[in-house]
Amino acid sequence: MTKILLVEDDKSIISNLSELLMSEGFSVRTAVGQRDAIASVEQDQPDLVLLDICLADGNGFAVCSAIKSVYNIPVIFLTASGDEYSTVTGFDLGADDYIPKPFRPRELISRIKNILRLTGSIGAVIQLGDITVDTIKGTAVRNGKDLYLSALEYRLLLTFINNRGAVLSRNQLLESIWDIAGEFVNDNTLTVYIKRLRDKIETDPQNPLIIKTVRGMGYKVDL
Amino acid sequence: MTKILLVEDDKSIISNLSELLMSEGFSVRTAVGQRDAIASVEQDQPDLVLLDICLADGNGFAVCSAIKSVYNIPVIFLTASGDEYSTVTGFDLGADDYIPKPFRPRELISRIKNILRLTGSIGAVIQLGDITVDTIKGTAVRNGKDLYLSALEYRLLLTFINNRGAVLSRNQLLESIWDIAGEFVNDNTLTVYIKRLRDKIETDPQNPLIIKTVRGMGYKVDL
DNA sequence: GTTGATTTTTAAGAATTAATAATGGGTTTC
DNA sequence: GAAACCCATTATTAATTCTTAAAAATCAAC
Repeated sequence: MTKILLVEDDKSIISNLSELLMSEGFSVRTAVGQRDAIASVEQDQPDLVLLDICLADGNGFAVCSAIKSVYNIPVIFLTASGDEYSTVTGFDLGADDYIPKPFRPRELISRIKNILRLTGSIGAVIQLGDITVDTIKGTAVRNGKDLYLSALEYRLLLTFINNRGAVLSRNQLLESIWDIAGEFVNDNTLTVYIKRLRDKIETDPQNPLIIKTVRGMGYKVDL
Repeated sequence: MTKILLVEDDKSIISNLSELLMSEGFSVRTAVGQRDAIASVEQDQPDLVLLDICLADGNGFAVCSAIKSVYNIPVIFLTASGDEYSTVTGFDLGADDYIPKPFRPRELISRIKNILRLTGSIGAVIQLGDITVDTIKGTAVRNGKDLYLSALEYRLLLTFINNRGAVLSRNQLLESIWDIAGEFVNDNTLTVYIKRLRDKIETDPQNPLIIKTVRGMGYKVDL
């Protein structure tokens, strides 16, 4: 889930904007001051920062500089100071977009998604229980720790994700992953990989919660 | 020199804008209609396209789609249709920015440079661990000392930088660097270059921290 | 409970993939 | 024209993954 940090001191904007962002599937944190903002960046590692210039305890420009000097996180200014000078200053400090208030909701969302696309932060991220699969990074992660799936284990997991909820027969899985036409692999190979995958992604591999066995039919992931 | 294609049918705007862009060191080509625009893209391979929506012979949206479906060239809409619907449509078609007319010159320049930076089309100084890559000078430096990357090593590194975090398959890398259509390079050539690059940029080439191997999938830089 | 079928687990050799070292051809530079 | 450098390739070595087979465990039906 894409995390957005909203740095803003106007409470009504905070609540409106949070709602808008969450309705688009973003997870939102807020910060009202400089200190607050920087602490939140360090702690939460957001995927994008929406930043007002007028903050209670100082200037939003400083926050942008501070973030950009250390992290690679995209920053979008969202502010009432829509004059040309401020805009240019914002970009000079490394901002990725600059949107004047009052903003237009759908445009704001478009611009956020656009910047996420341009900065490559928009990994196709899929949540599976406490496992996070990122199809761009090619990783499966739990609690921030990479599970180091092998190529075939990873493809197997992706097949389950793409058919979430459906029971997949052994043959379907074999065809989908070992798709060399005509060439047959030992049927047990699949079984072995199911085990290996379970050993890596299940909290308790003996009682699998993610990959369930449907006796006589196949396997399914239903989460 | 960065080449900009200006697609616009108002002559006074063309002349003003051309002058502005050239004063900033860009080289400018112009096109007045759809046909014209697409032909120019194919022929000149500009680094960025500034695109009006209202064209003499049709719609600028179509031009954007046409460009984006084939090339990776950044497109900025620059148009009098500043309404929210058009803006969102523009972004949906893959535009990289959308600037309403009348535009403010300095802001326009900032936005152009910003998009060039985001798409990696322009020089920038990028930090990668303790390596500093300067795409203006074309150098990679550690502790003030040039690492003297060869042309191919440097291109390889740039490909990783432009896709930071993503797993790049061997084929993707081969296509991106040895892009002679149809011509194939020995697959192992890539492996050798990975090693050479690592030997130069990694502090401990045996335990690479910058370029990570993802067995069965490819390589990635995630820092 | 016993039986037969299905699934899980284990372990080890085969195969694949990547890393390293070394070679020769071609180009530029002095 | 020699030296230095870069590029592509081959051959060799190292490491991990994949596949298989066989034993153990589980389940369903009688």
